[in-house]
Amino acid sequence: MECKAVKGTRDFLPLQMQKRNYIFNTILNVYRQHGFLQIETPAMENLQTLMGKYGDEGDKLLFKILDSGMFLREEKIEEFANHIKASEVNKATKMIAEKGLRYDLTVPFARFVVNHQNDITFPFKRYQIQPVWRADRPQKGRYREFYQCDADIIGSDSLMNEVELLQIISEVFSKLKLNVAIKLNNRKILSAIAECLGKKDQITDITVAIDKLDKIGMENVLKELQDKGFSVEDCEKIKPILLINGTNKEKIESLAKIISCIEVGKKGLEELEYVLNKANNLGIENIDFDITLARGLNYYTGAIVEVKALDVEMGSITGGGRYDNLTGIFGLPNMSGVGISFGADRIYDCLEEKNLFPEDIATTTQVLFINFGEQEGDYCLKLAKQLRDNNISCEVYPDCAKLKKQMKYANDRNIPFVVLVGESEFQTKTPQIKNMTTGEQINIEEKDFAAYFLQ
RNA sequence: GUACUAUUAGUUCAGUUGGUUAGAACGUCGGAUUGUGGUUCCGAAGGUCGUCAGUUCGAAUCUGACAUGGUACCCCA
Repeated sequence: MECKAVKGTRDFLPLQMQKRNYIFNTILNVYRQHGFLQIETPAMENLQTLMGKYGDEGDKLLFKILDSGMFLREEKIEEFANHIKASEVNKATKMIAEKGLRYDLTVPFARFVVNHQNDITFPFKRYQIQPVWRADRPQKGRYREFYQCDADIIGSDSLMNEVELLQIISEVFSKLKLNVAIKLNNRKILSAIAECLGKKDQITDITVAIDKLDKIGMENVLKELQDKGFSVEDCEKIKPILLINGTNKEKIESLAKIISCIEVGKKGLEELEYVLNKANNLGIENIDFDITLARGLNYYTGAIVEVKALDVEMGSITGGGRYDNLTGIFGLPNMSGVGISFGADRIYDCLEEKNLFPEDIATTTQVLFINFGEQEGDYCLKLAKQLRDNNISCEVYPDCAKLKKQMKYANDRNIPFVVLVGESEFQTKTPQIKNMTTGEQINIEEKDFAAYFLQ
């Protein structure tokens, strides 16, 4: 029988879970320190909720859930077949699937806010750590099931929120000891550039193309724009914008000369400058204004941010931005929000590559009691309770197995201390403690037992 | 959707122009050592060589199709 995990999904061994929880705990502790509240939403949403929020390509990457029961009535079979023949996959799937697995946590959150608007207090700061699913071809740093760790502030258009999220990003990666570059841009600036060219409605084409500047170079970006119907003159106008470099301040000044004549451009630059200044005042230095940062999600309207690990071949490990009207689609207009999302699985891969997990990550149980028989075992159970009452995790080996086997168990489990209570220790009530790292062994009075582990 | 690459023991891999009974390391289990793990020594178990078809006296090895994994493009972020 074929039995393995679905393509692009993975099992996690206990050691991997320790490492994953280290990441999750680091992130959620920072979130909590900033006053964010946890929520969860279901793995599946109505397709109606998900479709059309991530662009055409995004719709293709949605996992759809086949309706239960007799999902295709006889009289509908021909209609269904016709859609298939015409390659109208969307129309065909609509007939047999009404649910899908969530693609990210932001869109379900928007639905959540609309549904529960009377139960939450705005500005609402929520965090959410849950898996999402994308029917992508897996490759390095790309999975079909992966965890996002989102934090959003909705119901406030203050730029202080952007600053706080940058602070969170900075705190998390400093705690994880991962060197990163934070890239910042603003959708309003990109809109202004499009408007400058008189191509307001082609902003997506522009952003998709210039986003690739790093990867494919200036020549190919311009070529791609021309393929999309931009003229040589348009390209000549874009070129100097893409060539702008220097410090953040210099870049803002250079760009201001070109786009501040456009209202939205001026606004975008002001926002960007404000956020950069406030972040710098908080000691966050590693933020770069990156004109080519676009991010594909269509719902962003203001700040956009992306984080990449330095010296690791890996796509973005954190992303986010401001969306002014995401809840509007679900019937609650004028609700601005801004959020970020840490990609836990990619962060895991970076930490693994850089060897940045703490050394004691494999240690879970602190103390193992060796089992020498029934009466010694009973005595160990009492000692174990004493340790647990002192918040020390420990376990008693369940069988009176060979000592070698029990010791090996402690060793394999990375348990730092072993307690041996054989016949003589039992008689004298002086448990023997062995330090598995140094090999040292000492006998200790029962009354001093728990205290030994508390130093 | 396109391309490249791989698939042999639990894992990582070797396997000569196609030629007898397919090997190693690590891991597992047992023993040396019935109160001491991690080191050492000895031993054992473990494989339908991804599947199907073809070429051949003979296929892990050559050919084809399919399946699965990985990588890159597209795309996503």
